[in-house]
Amino acid sequence: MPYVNAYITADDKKNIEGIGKPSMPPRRNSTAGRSRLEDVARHARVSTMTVARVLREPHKVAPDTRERVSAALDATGYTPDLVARALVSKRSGVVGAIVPVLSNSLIADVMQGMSEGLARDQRQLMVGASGFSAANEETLVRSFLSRRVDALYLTGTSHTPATVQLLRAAGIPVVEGGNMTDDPIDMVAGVSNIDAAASVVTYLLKRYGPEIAYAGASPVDNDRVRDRHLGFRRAIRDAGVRLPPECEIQTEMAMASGREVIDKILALPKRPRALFCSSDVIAAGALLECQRRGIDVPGTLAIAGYDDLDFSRELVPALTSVRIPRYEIGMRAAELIHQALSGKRPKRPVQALDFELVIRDSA
Amino acid sequence: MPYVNAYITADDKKNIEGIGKPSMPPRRNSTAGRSRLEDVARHARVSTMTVARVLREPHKVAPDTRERVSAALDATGYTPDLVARALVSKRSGVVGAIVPVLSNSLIADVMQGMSEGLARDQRQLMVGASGFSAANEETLVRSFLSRRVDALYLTGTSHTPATVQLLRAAGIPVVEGGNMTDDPIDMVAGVSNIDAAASVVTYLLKRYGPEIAYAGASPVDNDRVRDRHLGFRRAIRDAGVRLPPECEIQTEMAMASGREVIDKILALPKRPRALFCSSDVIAAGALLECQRRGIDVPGTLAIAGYDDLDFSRELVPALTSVRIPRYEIGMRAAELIHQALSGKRPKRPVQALDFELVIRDSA
DNA sequence: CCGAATTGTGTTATCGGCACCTTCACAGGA
DNA sequence: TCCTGTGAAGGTGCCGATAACACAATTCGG
Repeated sequence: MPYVNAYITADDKKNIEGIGKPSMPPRRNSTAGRSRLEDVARHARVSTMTVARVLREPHKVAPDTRERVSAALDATGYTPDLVARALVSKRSGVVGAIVPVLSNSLIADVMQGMSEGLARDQRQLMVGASGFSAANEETLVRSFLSRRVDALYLTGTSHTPATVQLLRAAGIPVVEGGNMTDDPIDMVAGVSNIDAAASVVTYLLKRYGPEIAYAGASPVDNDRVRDRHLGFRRAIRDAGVRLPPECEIQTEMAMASGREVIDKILALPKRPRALFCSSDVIAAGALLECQRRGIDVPGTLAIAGYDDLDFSRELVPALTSVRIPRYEIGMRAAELIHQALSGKRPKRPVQALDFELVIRDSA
Repeated sequence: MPYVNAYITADDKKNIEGIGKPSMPPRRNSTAGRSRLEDVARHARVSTMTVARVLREPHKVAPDTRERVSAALDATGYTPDLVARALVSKRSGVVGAIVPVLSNSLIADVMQGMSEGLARDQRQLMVGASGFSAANEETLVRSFLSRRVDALYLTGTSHTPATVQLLRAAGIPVVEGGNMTDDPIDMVAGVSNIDAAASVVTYLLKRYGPEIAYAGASPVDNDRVRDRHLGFRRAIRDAGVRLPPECEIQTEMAMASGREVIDKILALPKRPRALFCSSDVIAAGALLECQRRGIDVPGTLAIAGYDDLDFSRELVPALTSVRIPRYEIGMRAAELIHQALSGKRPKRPVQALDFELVIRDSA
């Protein structure tokens, strides 16, 4: 043994510390066949550090050693333990995303984009569903922070004060997605729901006149829907139109709401010429209900939605809507996170993506 | 100092080991404001163990001490480090789910169910998108195993041999979801796509006769679609019908495929009376294309889909389909995982859920 | 041909919790 | 008075990996 260490060796220490202690069981081996760095090291007759280097910075290891270690890695079927790595390196490689529900086409597309964006840098996506509750969101934020996610994605821009405080204190990159705000927690990727909604409504007003109605889901803890409603109102106001409150219908975010919406519209004293819905889901429901009742769209009632879902262009008549770059929002969020974690604070941490008014046959 | 330890103390050890070593910097403090158990302990003037006890078994701590520790916990804003906990306890509390894509209504619903099911036991869901590639799936399995997930959910029942071997060796609970198989890796929650498809097709044959066609997405690395196709063929065979291969159309899984499908059907020498599609998405596309072309459904062509998506019942005519308990598949998967992780191997690790033939106006 | 720089590898101390064990104070029985 | 049991709190080592450093061997400049 040519190498002699001047310091006290591990064995010596064991003896010193082991005074009066019962001896350790030699090996626990609870996890079936899962080999550790040390097993590989023993197999290749090197230290654990050398194995770790082969895995993460192979150029720093001599070719023949590297060879031997690689063989040992194969032989033992080693799987690196990213939990341990995360503990010491303070980087988990996991990004959390908190969404209202996963079973929503818009959100699912955003998650798909994010998942792909994160995968490029070997990061994984952990998701939590808050069920449109800001309180649940807060709980999830706590949980994710405990899990030491490297960054967080939040849906929307309105959160409890405690959530905001937690995130500020945590000091990790945070992306709020799907909407715009002047005062982000950290970064934003989304479109202005107010502007987008206003643009449809302005179009409707110009083409069909001031007799217009709104149907939308509940805005509670949902700033996207709230802002679409605000956009509707802004466009109305800007056009100098005054509307009675019954022209603003609150309903469920479901296709089946179409019936209810059309019922209410037919019951209005002044029959609207046009209808703007906070989502294509509701708009499609209304359109199909009109079809069932033989109401001509857009002849009798023009209908426009929001979000340009897959089926919107296929409906007869095809639905007028606003295209939101759903997938891209997720991708941008991943990119912002990547930049932030790479040390470079993104130059433009507020990414306002473009929406597109898609005029089809229904309005 | 009343307390004297018979063993060599930490300080002594430092001195022994520290011979010739430069002294440590007193504190690193890289992570902003994140307090550790030790910080809380110092604040409350107790040991870390006492703090840990207050967190996990408070009854073992004297009330006044507990009080003091609680105050310290609040004051320091302590967040438990689940990464460290995972390392020592060998339980990460994370379950991985590998899906083809997130932006698919069926899958999104399953994930929603799973997410809710897991949340009940404080577990988190980590998702990965394989993009309908078994090779990517294998990569994701490796990655998730490295992250030490407690259990895994896989979409479908066909995987690479290496994937199966990895999972068997890992010894963690695995749920394959969304389809049925006789030979699961570990557990299954789903419906038999073969039986479900066969049931629709048998119905179509009975009602509309033997002139029938099939339109489906690519079955490559997608056993659900493959099995729906097999179900179609089984029903045909069982009815003693022989069909030319042109009656089986492969297309994209998108509404826009409707045009192509209808084109091909109209070009067939013997015009089919009924069409079965591997998904409501394709069926709806076909139905709407018929509407655009003025083809009567079901008068001229009856159309049935698979999976009973939200919009299917709203279409005019409403789409005949098979209802799959999407949300429940996810929930069941979570339950199976919960049972397996609680020590009790589930009695029925193969959960064959019921499908339901939903007959509406389109067929 | 010697000291300095470079390269390759080894050693140690954590990372933040928790399991396991020990110590201490004190109460109550012998 | 001594012993022992019990409840409350503290000490130690380790989970598996890595950063930081330490040292041996080799290369290289002058």
